[in-house]
Amino acid sequence: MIRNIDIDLMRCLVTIAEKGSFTRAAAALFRSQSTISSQVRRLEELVGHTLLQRSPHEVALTRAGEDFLGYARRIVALHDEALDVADAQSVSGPVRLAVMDDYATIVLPETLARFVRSHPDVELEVTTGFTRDLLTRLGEEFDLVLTTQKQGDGRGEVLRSERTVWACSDRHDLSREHGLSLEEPLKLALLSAPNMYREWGLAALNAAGLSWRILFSSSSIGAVEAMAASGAAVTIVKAGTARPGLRLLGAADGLPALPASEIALHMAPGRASPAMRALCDFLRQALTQGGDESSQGEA
Amino acid sequence: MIRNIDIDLMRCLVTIAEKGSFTRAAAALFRSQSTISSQVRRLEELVGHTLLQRSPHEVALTRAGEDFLGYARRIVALHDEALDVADAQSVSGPVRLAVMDDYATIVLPETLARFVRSHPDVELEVTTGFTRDLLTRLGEEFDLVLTTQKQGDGRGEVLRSERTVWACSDRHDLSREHGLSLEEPLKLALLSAPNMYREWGLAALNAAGLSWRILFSSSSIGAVEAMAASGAAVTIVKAGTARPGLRLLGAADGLPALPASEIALHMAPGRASPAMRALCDFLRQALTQGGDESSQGEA
DNA sequence: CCTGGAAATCGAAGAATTCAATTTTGCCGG
DNA sequence: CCGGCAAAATTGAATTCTTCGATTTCCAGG
Repeated sequence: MIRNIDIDLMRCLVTIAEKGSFTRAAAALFRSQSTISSQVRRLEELVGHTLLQRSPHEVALTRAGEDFLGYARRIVALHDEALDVADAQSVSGPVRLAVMDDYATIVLPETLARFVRSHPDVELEVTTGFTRDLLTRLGEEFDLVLTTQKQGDGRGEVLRSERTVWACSDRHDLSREHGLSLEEPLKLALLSAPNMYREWGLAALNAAGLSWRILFSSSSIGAVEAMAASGAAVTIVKAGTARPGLRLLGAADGLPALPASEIALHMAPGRASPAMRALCDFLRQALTQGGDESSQGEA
Repeated sequence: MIRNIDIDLMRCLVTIAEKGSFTRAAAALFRSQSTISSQVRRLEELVGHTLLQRSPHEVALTRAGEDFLGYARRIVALHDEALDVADAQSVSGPVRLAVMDDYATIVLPETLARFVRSHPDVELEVTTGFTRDLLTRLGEEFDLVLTTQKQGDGRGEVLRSERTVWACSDRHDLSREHGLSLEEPLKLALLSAPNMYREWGLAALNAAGLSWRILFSSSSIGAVEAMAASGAAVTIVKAGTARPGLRLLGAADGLPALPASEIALHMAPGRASPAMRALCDFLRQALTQGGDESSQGEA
């Protein structure tokens, strides 16, 4: 006859292996200890092997237990993923998201594509703009706003820290071509004012007593980065969003340090729709694990 | 709360998708139709979507059903594999297998390695030899014998058909170097007499009126094939076991056709031990699907 | 308008699961 | 050598789930 080993028995084994004890697994699964005990016995009967070597002090997996646990983990993970996918399909309605330029064009496209694929009934509208504009329209035009702000700003939910760094073309020599010789001013390509990074950069240069000259100014991040990548000027980028062709500059390159940035998610006050919550979860997961650069070394 | 969707519900969906009807799925799963119906209802409640579009004439998957079915299939497959692995671990005891030379050295090593890995408590003893010796010792020295025999022999359980073909080095030109010019005799490398392929080959050449000369004779398949691969002579191989370096010759090359071979499994009469049965199943699966050459064209 | 095949529904019987309480187990400190 | 203790096993009863046969509903085709 066909044996069907229920998911809860597998999950039971997986949880015991994680927690290292029947009692703690019971707590984690909101079951009594006796239930866990009998589930293990049932599982072992069905599998036909002792899976766990019990003693009052520790629970150890047997050989067969190791093997079966591998399958159980994969099965439980697939099961949970299947339910996530099913749940995602039932979320519907509009969400209006506003994102600052660089994330909208560099980091998020793929993530947002995955989101709309897995949430077929959500109508997602994305607007691109600058942090200071976007936040004022939160709650009216936008349900969710993703911004860059100075580390420690306090507003919104911080999803990720990013180092803010100077960058130039990876094919050119900084000191020779942009003159870090104190003789010639540093040539810069920056976003048009008013812009936070522009202000940080100029302030830092002034504080360090370096001379500079703005060679290129644009409201398009793409244009600014392309200019820097061409080797004509130095710019400022988030470490995590730098495109190929740009070399990130560290302290060794002689440029002043810049304040750290953080990526924050701002929700419209009031009741969040399921679609909003789903998008929040999605962004949180994508950005939180993605690449927190705050604790890493130079590139 | 954690939803655990039992394997039997998933298997139910998988079976319905296969059979295309609740009633047929019920029969396949040894359940009543009402049970299937309520399982589907429960599954749909847990998943939160209608999965099947029912009508008295056909059952169709919804979008959500398609998606979930993909997971269900994978989960059920993993589940069944896990049980297979667990079952394999409990098979124990000795098995004595005898295999003809070429399969023992070319086809089976990997298969047998997988077998012992998945059946850690089986003691497998493999003997290599020639078909005619091995069969006489079946039941005494051997529990299982794998042989090559002429197609249609009738003994044993046929696992696979193999074309029997002439072969020479893939870097040499047959007609020039081994003289298929009717002037010079065909140079041969064959297994030592008595050997079935040797007899087939010489008989076929004689029948075709071709002259031949045995250049090399050995009881080692490896030595014979190496000799052929070196370009010094032509030999006879099973199409499925030819090593790289050998070119299989077809009718176009001017050599006479050889009888087809079949690979057959012979079991010692009497009660088969679980270990024997496990090995039989394993060989059957490995060889049956492997590469039946009987219906394919020239190589 | 009936009919047939297929799914849904219903109610009852039975099986399986859960839990709290209790017992057993093996180790540790005194 | 002997409690004590923490953890797993067992027990038994209550509850919940599952299954099944019987019956009903549904729809397409004759």
